[in-house]
Amino acid sequence: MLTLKHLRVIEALNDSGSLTRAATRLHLTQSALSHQLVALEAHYGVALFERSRPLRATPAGVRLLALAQEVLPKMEAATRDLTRLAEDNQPGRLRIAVECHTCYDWLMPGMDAYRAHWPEVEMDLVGGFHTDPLALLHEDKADLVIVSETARHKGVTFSPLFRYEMLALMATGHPLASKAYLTARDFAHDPLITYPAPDRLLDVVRRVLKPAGVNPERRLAELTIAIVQLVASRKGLAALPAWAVQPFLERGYVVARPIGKNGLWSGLYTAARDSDASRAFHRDFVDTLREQAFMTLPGIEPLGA
Amino acid sequence: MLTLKHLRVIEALNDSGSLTRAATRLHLTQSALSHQLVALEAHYGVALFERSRPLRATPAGVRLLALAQEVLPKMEAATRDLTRLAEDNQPGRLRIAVECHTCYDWLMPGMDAYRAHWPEVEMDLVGGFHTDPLALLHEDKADLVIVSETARHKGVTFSPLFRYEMLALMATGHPLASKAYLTARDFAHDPLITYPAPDRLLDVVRRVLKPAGVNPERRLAELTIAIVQLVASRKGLAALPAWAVQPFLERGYVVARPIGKNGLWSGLYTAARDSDASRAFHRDFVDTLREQAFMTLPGIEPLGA
DNA sequence: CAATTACATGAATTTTATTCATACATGCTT
DNA sequence: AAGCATGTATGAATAAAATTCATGTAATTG
Repeated sequence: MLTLKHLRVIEALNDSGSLTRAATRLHLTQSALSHQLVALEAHYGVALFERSRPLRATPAGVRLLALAQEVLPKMEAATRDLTRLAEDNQPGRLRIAVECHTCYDWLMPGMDAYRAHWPEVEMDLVGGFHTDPLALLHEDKADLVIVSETARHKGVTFSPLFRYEMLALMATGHPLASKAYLTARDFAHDPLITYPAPDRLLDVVRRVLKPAGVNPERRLAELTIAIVQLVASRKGLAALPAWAVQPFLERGYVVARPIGKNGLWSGLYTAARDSDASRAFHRDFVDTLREQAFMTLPGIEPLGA
Repeated sequence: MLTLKHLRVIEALNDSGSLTRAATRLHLTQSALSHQLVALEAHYGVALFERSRPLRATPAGVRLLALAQEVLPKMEAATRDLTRLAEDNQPGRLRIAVECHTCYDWLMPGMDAYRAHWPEVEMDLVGGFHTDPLALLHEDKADLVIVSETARHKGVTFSPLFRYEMLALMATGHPLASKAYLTARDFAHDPLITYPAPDRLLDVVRRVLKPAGVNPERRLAELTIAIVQLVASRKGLAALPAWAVQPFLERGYVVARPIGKNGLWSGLYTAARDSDASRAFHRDFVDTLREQAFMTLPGIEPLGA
């Protein structure tokens, strides 16, 4: 009666603290999870979670959580071994190209985690920034690129990683801090501090400022910490991923506000040649990246196909 | 895609060496198992068993077997803990009464295995033999009795353990050893050596000799080894469970033959008061007994409800 | 080389899981 | 306190998956 599916549900419930969030994470409806949980609890005659917010595991829930943490990794390791036994053991190679500056924050831990499972796969980072990263796939200069848009493209498979919110950053006590969220024209009067990247890759510019015809003075900085520093010293505004600025917000260095009423959300995807994307070591890399991101980055959300 | 069910199937296949036997052991049809195995192998693109007789695990099969042996005990331990958390922790008691002499052979190891899982359950053997063991349940002198027949009985739950073959034992070189199997009249001319138990409990007498009106001279012995000794010294014939005589046959001390064309098969069951039989520690005792028996006794078969 | 035994397979059936459409509960805002 | 917003529960409908049934096919044995 107790199945692996149940263990995954329990893990997701504990991580996310809510049926609804756990459901989206597992690509199921809230209803499905509710049925499952109720059925499991009824079968053993024991409550697994207190229906509080957030959900809290009972002793029985904790017991199953421990089981899940023991058993699920073993299952995954075994299926990996199985796919390895199945494939013609030609070793894999992953030359990875990255479009966005902040991506290194989570890419490095992801690559480390992956290396533990697939030591035989040779990983490389393709240096520099590129005008057309997808071309790298066709030119066989990269095997996997991380991009912020999915355009159907012959011979290329895209896989969603996650979506995240871009927040507007300003100095503490900045007049705009009194607003609940910023709009395009709020950016008109302060310099905008960005990475040295083409506008095409700067979501605020491309999706908010340019459509509104707002074109503030610009200032460049290479590193996230440098951008935050400049904002804190009242040199201008910036827009950065929520996860990247989280630590600075907690220490009160700067203030962040959503961009637009519903916030400005961006997605990240991997792209790979079809022939590579279907291979197990490739798929597992994407899965590992996604999992690692959800474990370490606060405030990110699942991203549908 | 890989589920616990698959792991159980793979374990059963490896133990039994055949889809058909594994299927009966799992209370499924051969067809169901074939579908499962084929689907699993197709999904990972790898063979798990060579279709030889007996079935032999491939490297991939061995890998999953290792997984099963790691994971399944953990699952069982967790469900036990769950039922313990569920029940009002009144400690259980198991006073066990046994009808058949040879039962101690497998009962003791079974009790040992059970003690490891349920240390808090107090186990006792109710000594001596009893004319009506079921009465012990009503008189509250025993909590579980092991019997060879199931009669519906108000307030008593029977659970099947296994079935086994009774073999006729004779000295090496005995004239009857030339027959493929023995019939009732073959017993007429030699003394019959039995345990000191009422005829009702001696399956050969009750189900073969008495119906045929055959009534040989009798001789008694307390211990299995003593019975075998007497048979070997040409003092008479005996009928004992196949599993009990297996070691003596292997060493050539005596010879065994089936009784009747299809053999003489007996079943064993547990009986307990309904109120007890539904409790987790009780059900788990019966499961442990059954499992232990199948692990240690050669030639026994599953027994339907 | 039958006869037997065991595995595979397609279609039908049963069982189980999931969704859909709501109802119900809880907390927050005005 | 009424009205939203958010989150969980539930019954019925639907979809998906597992199992059986009824065979066919392959391997094994006397």
